[in-house]
Amino acid sequence: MRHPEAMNDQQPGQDATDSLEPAKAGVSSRRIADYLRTAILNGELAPGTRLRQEEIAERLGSSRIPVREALRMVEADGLVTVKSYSGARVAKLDFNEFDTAYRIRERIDPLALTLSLQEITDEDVARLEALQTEVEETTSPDRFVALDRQFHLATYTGCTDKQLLATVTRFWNTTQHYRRAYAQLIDDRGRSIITYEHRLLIDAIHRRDPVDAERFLSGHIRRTRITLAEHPELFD
Amino acid sequence: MRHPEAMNDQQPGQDATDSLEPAKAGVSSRRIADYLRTAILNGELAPGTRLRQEEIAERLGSSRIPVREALRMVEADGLVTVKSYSGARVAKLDFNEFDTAYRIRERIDPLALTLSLQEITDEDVARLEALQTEVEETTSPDRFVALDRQFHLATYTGCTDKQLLATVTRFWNTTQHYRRAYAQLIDDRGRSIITYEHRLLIDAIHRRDPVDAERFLSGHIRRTRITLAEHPELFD
DNA sequence: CAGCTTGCGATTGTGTCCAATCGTCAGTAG
DNA sequence: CTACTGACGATTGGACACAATCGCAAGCTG
Repeated sequence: MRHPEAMNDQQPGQDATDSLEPAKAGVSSRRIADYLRTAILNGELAPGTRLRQEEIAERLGSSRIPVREALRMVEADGLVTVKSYSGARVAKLDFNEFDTAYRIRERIDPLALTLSLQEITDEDVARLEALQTEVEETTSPDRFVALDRQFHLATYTGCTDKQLLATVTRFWNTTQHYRRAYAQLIDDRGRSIITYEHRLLIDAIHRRDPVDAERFLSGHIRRTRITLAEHPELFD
Repeated sequence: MRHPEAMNDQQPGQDATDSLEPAKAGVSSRRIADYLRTAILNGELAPGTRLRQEEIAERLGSSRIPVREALRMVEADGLVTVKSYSGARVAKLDFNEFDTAYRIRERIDPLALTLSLQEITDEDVARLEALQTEVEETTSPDRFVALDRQFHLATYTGCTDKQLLATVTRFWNTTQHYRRAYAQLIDDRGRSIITYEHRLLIDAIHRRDPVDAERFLSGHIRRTRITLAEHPELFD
């Protein structure tokens, strides 16, 4: 399997070693951008948190210049918003933005999956099943979120298009906060629905059936959106 | 009508005054990014062109720092690629990337249109018809490309979601080069097909019919992709 | 002559200093 | 007491100087 852990928009050249820590090598601005992305996705930096350039620079042992470039990159990812002379803050999606992000995912994730089916190997499918077993067994909400994410991104292993993967990942990222919050309050019934849908999805992938795969996936994402929308307390 | 000319990812606050020139106000890095985007989309900077920081800085009367931030932003737009210690170049899409970009557009442009229909006014529709008349009347390929782009983006006037518009615009941008090249060799038959499809689209928008609007639009984009793919000479 | 090595020039990456701008909080007038 | 105003501090934006890295070409070696 290729890159199940492509959480960040890694540039070609460096592998996403399986760690949750940002890469240690390469140019500062990219390392800093990775650090920020990881911290935001992990929830260490909550939405709305102010990001002061000097503080980040000091913490990572560099000067403000690479930090500023990193902030521009992460801004383009939609994870922070930068206002002139006012500073950067961790981005916060309101309900409408959340809703639209999910509707976008309902359309492009299935495309990535269809393209992935053309290249996916039996080993990839076996890895998917193993991941899904882990998803089902874990009891930790944080670990569930991470594994669920790994599982879905792993279904796109066979998709080779950088732009599409970057776009798919982008909307996974901007909505990550809400999945994390939801995982804290999901019940057994919700878990079993997810399990059922994932198993259907794996089966369609195993059969290399793009129609079923797309149908199951878009339905899965749609139901997730609807379920999340039923919890208004997640949106301030 | 709101922002028919939203070619670049304008940040909130500054209006996209109808000019083709980048904005003159605001922070340097954004102005420079706008300049680069506009120059690339106009074809003044051909794919593969090397972008040296100092040259850009000198031309725009600033130092390299804001240029570097601008390059990071435009890199995130997919319009340039930056390699460490090696420099930035205007991005070039190969055939597969072109194909995928269009398939993405076939899925998300209709979504933007459907969301737009909920807010679009009769004045907006009238503006669309006027634009389409201009499209039909022009004989200049360059002007045709610009007007066709304006027309389509104008159909998304009612879509208020920034992320979606930014994503839609992104793929318009990365594929702009091929539309420009194709416009040079399009024939009357091609033009009349486009006219017909645009008129159908306007009618569906006028009726606020999301099903027809999406069907016509995705078909229009799909046929454009297929037509472009029939000209391998466009891809090196 | 081919292939490798090395050194130089060009270009990018980073650190430091100064200028521009924004938010806030006193202070004052109404 | 409220609303406005102005000045100050904090923070970001920009310019310059220097270090790090890469690509290429000249030169050496077999």
